[in-house]
Amino acid sequence: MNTPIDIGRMLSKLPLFQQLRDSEIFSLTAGTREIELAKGQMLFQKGYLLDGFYVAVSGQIKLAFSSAQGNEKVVALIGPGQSFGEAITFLEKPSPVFAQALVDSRVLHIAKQSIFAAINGDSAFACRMLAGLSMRLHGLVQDVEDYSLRSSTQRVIGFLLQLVGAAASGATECELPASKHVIASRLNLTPETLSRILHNLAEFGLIAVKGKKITVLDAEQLKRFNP
Amino acid sequence: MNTPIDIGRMLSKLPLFQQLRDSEIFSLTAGTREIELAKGQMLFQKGYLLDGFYVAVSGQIKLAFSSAQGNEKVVALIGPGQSFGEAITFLEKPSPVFAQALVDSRVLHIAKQSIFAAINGDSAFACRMLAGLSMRLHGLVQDVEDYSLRSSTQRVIGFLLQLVGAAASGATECELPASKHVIASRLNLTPETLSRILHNLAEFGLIAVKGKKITVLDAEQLKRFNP
DNA sequence: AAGGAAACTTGATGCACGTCAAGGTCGTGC
DNA sequence: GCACGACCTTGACGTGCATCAAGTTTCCTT
Repeated sequence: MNTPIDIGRMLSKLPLFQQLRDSEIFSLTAGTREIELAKGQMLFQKGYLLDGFYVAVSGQIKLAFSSAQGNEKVVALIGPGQSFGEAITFLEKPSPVFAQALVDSRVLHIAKQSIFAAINGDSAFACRMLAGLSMRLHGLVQDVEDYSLRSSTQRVIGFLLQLVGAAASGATECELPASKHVIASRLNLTPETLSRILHNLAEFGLIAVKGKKITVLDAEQLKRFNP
Repeated sequence: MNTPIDIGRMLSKLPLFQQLRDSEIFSLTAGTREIELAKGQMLFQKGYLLDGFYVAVSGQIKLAFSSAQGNEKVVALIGPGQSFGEAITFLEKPSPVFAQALVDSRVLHIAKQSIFAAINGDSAFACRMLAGLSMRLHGLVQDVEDYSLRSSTQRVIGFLLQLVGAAASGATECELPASKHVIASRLNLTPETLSRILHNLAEFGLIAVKGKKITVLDAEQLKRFNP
């Protein structure tokens, strides 16, 4: 069984809470509960109202929406240490996305009122929340830019480069953080198209694909690659 | 010439600042300056660092980015009372978009330090900033959803319905808030396509177009219209 | 190890939307 | 009033990516 002490320790490791005093962490702990999710399990549906936000501890969560025709679009992939749901918590509006565990996962739920208390007690915490939301916004604007004025190949390349980090121009191996189906959706394309693009890039000698392992052979050239 | 008193009055009318005390408004005023923009004038370029954010007082500002190939994409249209640039102010990152006046406009620039002071003095203000950013995020998620799983016709319909508001099913006239070129870009399509779609909807008897004036003849049927 | 279901690949085909090019319409200045 | 330019419309055409339909591989189950 997990004790409140565990939760306190986990909270204090999160970027968002790292600089809080022990007493503040303690009061946050009171409003926090741990949730275990099995692979494929829904955390919340589209349209739900949240009374607090979440932080992933382990596993992987996908945020997505699905259209009337049943096809779904992945908006974000959440890994350990990342939070989600802040915006709708503050807005008190129904969530535009649903959250589902891609693998067995553990998340923390932090009650809205605990957050408000922390904001009241510590304006630096408020600033950190603001910075967190700003980063999220920044990322979404980036997504919109990608979707609207880059080709599918360019989006895949951007994704790969981000995956290997700002590494040097040598060969770098990395592993896809999820199934190709999920990655494709995140990049706003079909699995078929992603498959073809990867095949293509491999043909040009820019990358090597072996299952989920992808080796970027020449980052510089990949950056410059223009279909 | 505009005196500080004018600025104070304008600030206190903005949603973001409405509940601040007079003394707080006064200290914000000190960090605020007014900027006049001629039609077509740039407020800031893509890549700029902002030392504060903006609030439109009159006129209309477009936020957009442009690709290497020169075509540009409108992310948001800012009208009087709306603020923009908060996120990059908090993040201290280069702006992913540029801001340009579509008509002669006046905006206020509120210095970062004044905002931080206000957050420190009033946690309710911090919450309002958080809510503001959350709303922005919500809107962007909505945009991403529209772009990725709705057809161009559906996007235009959504735009028109939003324009006439949640009005009853009768005929409602409204005016496009900008040139069709700008609207098209905001909806992520070319002017040609927008033109064709409007023509199409008119042919089906759902709307009537006369220059910038558009009359939604049957909102209910328009909602249900499926190409 | 064998079987089966996911996940992935590959090819053939289609269509929504962009692109290019040629008018048309409106407003604005001389 | 006329002429010029900005904005918009209309048509013909091209294409990037989705869709549909088989395979093939991977991996999980028993």
